Amino acid sequence: MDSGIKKTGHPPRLDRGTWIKGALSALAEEGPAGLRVEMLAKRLHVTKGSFYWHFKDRRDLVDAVLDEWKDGRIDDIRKQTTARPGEEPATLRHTIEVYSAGRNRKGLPIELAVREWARRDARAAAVVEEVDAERLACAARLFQRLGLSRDEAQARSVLLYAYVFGFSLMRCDRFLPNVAATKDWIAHKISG
Amino acid sequence: MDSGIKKTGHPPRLDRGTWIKGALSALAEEGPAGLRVEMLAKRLHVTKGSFYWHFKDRRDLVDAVLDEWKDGRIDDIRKQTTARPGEEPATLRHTIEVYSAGRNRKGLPIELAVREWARRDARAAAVVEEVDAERLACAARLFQRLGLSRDEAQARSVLLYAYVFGFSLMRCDRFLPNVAATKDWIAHKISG
DNA sequence: CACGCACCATACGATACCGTATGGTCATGT
DNA sequence: ACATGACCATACGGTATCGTATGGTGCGTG
Repeated sequence: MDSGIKKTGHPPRLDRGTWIKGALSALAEEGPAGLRVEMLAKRLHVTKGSFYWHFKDRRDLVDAVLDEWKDGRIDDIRKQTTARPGEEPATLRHTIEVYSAGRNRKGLPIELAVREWARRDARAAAVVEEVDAERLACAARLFQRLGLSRDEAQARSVLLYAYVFGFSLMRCDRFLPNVAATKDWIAHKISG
Repeated sequence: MDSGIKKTGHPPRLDRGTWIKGALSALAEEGPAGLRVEMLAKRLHVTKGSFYWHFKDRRDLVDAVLDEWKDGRIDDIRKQTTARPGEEPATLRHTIEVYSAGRNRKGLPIELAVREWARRDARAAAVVEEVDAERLACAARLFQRLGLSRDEAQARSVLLYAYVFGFSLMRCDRFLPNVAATKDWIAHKISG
């Protein structure tokens, strides 16, 4: 009863978290350019009067979005790469396919938006750097458990993620007759 | 009294090509959001009165930029992938390194900007699709000349370009002690 | 030399956005 | 009931952009 929002109330009644979630959704659909105050307010069916109550300014939201994304990614990475002994290959395959599946229909666009954003924003770049360092370290650990050298494990990890993100930027429909088979071949090439 | 720019005695006097070149430069530095009429006018030291003389509207410029980029890319691809017999490996290496070199200091940002743009613009997506089809076909031809099967040649070509573009989205500085060695390992893995 | 045209500047209205200021609404505590 | 504070709407000034309208400038040609 202390901080609970009554569901009987017709007026939306938002909080910081709701704004951040909405911002991430807009980020997925429109990229960094979608992070506009009045535009987000429309998506949430309020006005910016609400926004400037919960946030100091636009930068305040932007920083919160980056932090939220960073924490979520690092959590996911650690969960996805905790493989029981013997299951390292399957875990690597899963890591490759995570961004190809339909479940991350929002994750991949956000990922690309943040990386695009990081090319012109120092804070976004710092966040991407942290996430990449964590991802690569976790993936390299898996490769090393399979007996690979430290250098090869690192190189394969870089190739793995570069391929995953790079493939999402390409339009191979006119070129590839069998996309699934090609992806399988590549996944085997990288992880095996 | 002061009536214009007599300083050097040469009023700018632009044409469509100059505007398109300036637009590509802005695209490299600021992404698709940099394609603004008045902003481009400032870069060229004129006003938008000049722009709307050479172009019907902003879309007219945008279409011209996409066509210019498409033609330039396809020309480059064909020049880069015409290998004399026996030089296919070197040509493939060159294809991988082309976007890491300094000559393409503008090429890679434009490439990324167009692909980012293509995620929300159908015309940009169509152009990217054409360029990808041409690139992959040329690269696959090289692989096939080295004796690989059609399927493997296609798969390696996809991996090659996905890696090149994907790597440019990553920030590995905190993770890789020797970037050059890692790139070499990956290049060998893909082409050899 | 005068004229026309290519080329550009300036001024304008319209829209979208940021941030501030201020008033309104509703639930809750006393 | 009244006051308080959290939460939101509205109105405003300022800036940036698109596109149009219109006036100005220099060069070639008759």
